[in-house]
Amino acid sequence: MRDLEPKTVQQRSDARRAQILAAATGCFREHGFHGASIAKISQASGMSPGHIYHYFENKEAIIEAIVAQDLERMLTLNSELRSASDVKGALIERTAEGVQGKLDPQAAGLQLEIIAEAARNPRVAGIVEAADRNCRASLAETIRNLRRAAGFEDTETSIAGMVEVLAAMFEGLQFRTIRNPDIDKDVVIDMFRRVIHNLLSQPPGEAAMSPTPGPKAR
Amino acid sequence: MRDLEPKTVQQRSDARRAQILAAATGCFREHGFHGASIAKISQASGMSPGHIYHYFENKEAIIEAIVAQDLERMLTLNSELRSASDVKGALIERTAEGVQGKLDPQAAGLQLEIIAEAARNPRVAGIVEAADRNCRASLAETIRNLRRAAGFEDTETSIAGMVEVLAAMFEGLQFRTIRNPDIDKDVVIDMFRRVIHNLLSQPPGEAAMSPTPGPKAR
DNA sequence: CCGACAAGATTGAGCGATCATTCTAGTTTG
DNA sequence: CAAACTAGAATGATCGCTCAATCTTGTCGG
Repeated sequence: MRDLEPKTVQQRSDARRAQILAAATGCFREHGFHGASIAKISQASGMSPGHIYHYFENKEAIIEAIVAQDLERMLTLNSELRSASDVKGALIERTAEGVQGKLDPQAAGLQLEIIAEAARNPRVAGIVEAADRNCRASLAETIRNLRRAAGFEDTETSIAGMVEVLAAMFEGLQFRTIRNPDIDKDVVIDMFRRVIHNLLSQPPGEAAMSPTPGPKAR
Repeated sequence: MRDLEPKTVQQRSDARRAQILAAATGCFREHGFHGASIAKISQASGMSPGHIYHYFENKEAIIEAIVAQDLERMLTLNSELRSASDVKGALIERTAEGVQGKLDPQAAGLQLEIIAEAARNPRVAGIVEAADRNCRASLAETIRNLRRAAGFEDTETSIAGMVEVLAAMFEGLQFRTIRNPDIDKDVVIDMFRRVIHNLLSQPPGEAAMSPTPGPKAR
């Protein structure tokens, strides 16, 4: 059928969807994906349970939409960093807000929920892995340029390793903020800056340091 | 062949409890804390649903027992490290198995589940936080001795920062192994060794590097 | 050595609540 | 007035959990 008032209808529908997603995000944060019921979500979004099924096929579709929405937000943040003029400066400077963001217990709770769900739900895992591939590629490109500008010649493997370490550090903070709510943000930011600086200024390594003198790992 | 039958009532009861916990661990890994039903757990443990309530007051008690069991295992691993003669060597050497362990998707899945539950369940949060305080204290003591032996004088704040960074790195790997199942373990181990070495050999810093005044990368 | 018996151990049907989802009937809108 | 929209009751499944009944085990009077 034709769109006689495409703007209005589309906008209304989009607004409803967003309304549901916002309410669902809160419920999922509070009770987890499986602990949050459609009844609770409908109550939080101020509409009837049946109505939610007008906009989402089922509960899993809501979960997937939230996961996709959250990861897309991450991707845009990522591309912002890439477009900075002084990339290394931006990286160091952004460390503070990156750490702050990951240490927010609310955000961390939802992230934990998403990754835990990805660990057992193949569809969610697919979404998460695709977004992560994208992020890794972007960060790898950033680091590659940075290192080349500093006169280093790295293998792709080595750059991938740096990407993983950086990612692990920041994502690990979301673990930390749950395990230790009294964490001292400032000293963590300071330590992160040093570690990141050292990591990115490190000469490309052969075998690096091996614990016991011997052949390096495969 | 037949198992040796436990003699005392206590042993039989303990065996039953362990049996339930083992089955529940598998179910929780597969479906999450809220997705795994008592019916599934009873089926996996080969006993009736009603019987489970002979050994655990309710479902949450099972969750708490698993959390406590898992964290206690971590604490013993931790104390093992402390008792090594060459602590720094042990730290670097143990990096490999530490990374390997955190990259196991099965173990990571359960960890994620536990922390996600801790983010919304105060009782579980209490268990997790207590265990983490213990771990942090142990690791801080190790690092303090290490740095003192190397002639550095650090503040307690600074040492706490190092502990948090180390913890975040390793725990972050449990995120990474879900987000990127094809992660290259060897290069990550190598990068971890360098980062840890640098972190522990770093001179104690005042303001370290500030973001805005532009010191060039040397 | 035996058979009665107390004391757990164990079962599984069943309870009310709640789950995700569907249906119907009423309202709004163009 | 027809079509889109909406609310909330209805549905059947499943949830955590209870409990009366049954089975196992070990003890002890005879």
